[in-house]
Amino acid sequence: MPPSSSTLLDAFDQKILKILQQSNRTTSDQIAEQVGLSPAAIQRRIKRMREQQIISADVSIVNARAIGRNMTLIVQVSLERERVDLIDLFKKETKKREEVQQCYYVTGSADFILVVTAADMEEYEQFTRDMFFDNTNVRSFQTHVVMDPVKVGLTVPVDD
Amino acid sequence: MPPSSSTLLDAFDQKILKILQQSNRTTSDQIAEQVGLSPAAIQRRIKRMREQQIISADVSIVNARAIGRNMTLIVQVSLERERVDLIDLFKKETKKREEVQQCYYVTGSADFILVVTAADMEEYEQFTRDMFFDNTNVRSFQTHVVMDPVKVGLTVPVDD
DNA sequence: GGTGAAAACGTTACGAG
DNA sequence: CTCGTAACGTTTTCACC
Repeated sequence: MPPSSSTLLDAFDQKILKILQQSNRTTSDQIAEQVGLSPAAIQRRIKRMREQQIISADVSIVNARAIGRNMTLIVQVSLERERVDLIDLFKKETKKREEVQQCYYVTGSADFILVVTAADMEEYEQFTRDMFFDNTNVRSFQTHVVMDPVKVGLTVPVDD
Repeated sequence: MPPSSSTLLDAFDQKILKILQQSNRTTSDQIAEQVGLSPAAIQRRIKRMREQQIISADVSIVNARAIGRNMTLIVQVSLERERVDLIDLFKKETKKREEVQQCYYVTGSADFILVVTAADMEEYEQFTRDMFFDNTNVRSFQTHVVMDPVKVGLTVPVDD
């Protein structure tokens, strides 16, 4: 480890984070008991980590079925030309579409990998028409239908 | 609660959910103002939705870099044989590994799609050795290195 | 669903190590 | 500089309308 990369997080912080990643409604009292600090100290640390964007968000996770999104699909997209402006355009479009839960720009055989939710196949097909077929810069795309979301990463997305 | 229960969300619930998906630390006062209900009514609705698992979790999102996970990789895995017991075994292993942020069992050209985080390439290679090379049931895997996590779905993962 | 009081929680000031 | 204690302000919870 480089000498300058100071450890921003001591053992206490790491324990706190691990708890908050599972449930951010855990009270400082409960956390305090588990990590061995006073509730006030816990709160101070959490506040600091939120300000430093170590904790980048605090969110409720909603069951997709409850809001009529029964399907999850994973799509690999290859662009026709890898031009920066076209890549940026594609990124922008994915950000706008509510169906796109996640979008990654990647190296390898594909250019983008998307996690998409839809109420049903018809809705997904409409989405593919809008996003892929009507987009001359999309060379090809390949869909994987999710049968079982074995593990859903509540823990550590990347962000900056 | 039985799985057949078709729960209905009215316009108020939907507005509340949308706010909570962005920040579950929004106070009932603020939500009340935005949706046009009293704070107590907001709280009652939130409580109900948590009990019904419409809200399945409340979590802090932690910046991966802050905890020394600089890389995100997306991996497609194909198994040698699609036997239920071997599939279940693979699911179990992914659940155990902290590197695996997300795991989906899918139809299509691959069997599983994983979102993996690692501190560096070396750590990822160790992971591939443990999970794939040493696993006789893994036929092949293909890695995509994430260059830009364009959009990270804080909103609507699937869950049961 | 609204109101208001009580309880729980987060926040801050202060003294101590 | 960060802890713990304790007072304070805010938010949630709950009985009642």
